[in-house]
Amino acid sequence: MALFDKSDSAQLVVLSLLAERAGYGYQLTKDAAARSNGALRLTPGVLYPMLKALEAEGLITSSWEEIKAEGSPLDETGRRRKWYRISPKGRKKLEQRIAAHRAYTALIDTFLGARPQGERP
Amino acid sequence: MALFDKSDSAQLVVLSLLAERAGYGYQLTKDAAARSNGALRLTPGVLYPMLKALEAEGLITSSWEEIKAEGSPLDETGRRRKWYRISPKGRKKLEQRIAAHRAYTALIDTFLGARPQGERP
DNA sequence: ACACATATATCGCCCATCGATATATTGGCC
DNA sequence: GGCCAATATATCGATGGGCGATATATGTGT
Repeated sequence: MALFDKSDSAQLVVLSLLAERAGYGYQLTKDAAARSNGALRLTPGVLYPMLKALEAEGLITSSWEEIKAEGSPLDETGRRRKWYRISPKGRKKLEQRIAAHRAYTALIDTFLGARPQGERP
Repeated sequence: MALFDKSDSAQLVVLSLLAERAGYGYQLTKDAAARSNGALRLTPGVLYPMLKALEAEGLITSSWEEIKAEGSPLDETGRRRKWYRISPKGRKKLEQRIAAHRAYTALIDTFLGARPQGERP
């Protein structure tokens, strides 16, 4: 609602996940879903444009890496995955974003916190 | 992001304010700003369409009332204010919205909470 | 052979947000 | 009197971005 700062939750989640460990797109969609019992649906249409934007901002970096078959380390399938890593700049930004997010939810809570306790004007 | 449910903060704030006491538009913009040190800017372009929508949903009701001059109760200026009151349905909805909002922020926090093993707050 | 899962990526429709704008009255100030 | 800010409510349309639909390619299971 831009009253304050959207502090975009989707980005927050992705940066947080990447702050824990490097990951690739498809994995992130699964992780987000799994860790939220399906509540957080990070769809391709949302995720990939976002990763692109985050990289353009220098908050994350990417690199293609081979997928090696389970049992046979020599088996190069030629398939690749694009791994994403958070950058130092990204970590700093994440801290800021988290702080902004907490400030924002705290602010909203000050309005919710003043609960009614029956009254009629 | 619609990952989950936006649980629109602006509506949350307005419904909460009206749950405390009845109010009129201009007052709500001032209240929101005052109670947030200017952080929450509930502009006319945001507020009035929202009040209209809330009323259409039956969550609030409205009524025009005369503005009486301070010292002279007989002084009818002819000016009017539109007062808004939350409806029972609105209160119910507010409760639901608050619950949804708390669930949502809690969910986001599970991602933020899993901070990289290390630093202590 | 077929369906589904893995994996990445783009495009553009839809529509909600909100800045700009309009209108009217009152109060203060010089 | 003249002017500007504050009070008070309201509409509208462009801007932009979220995300569903879609495309592409390989792997795996039956």
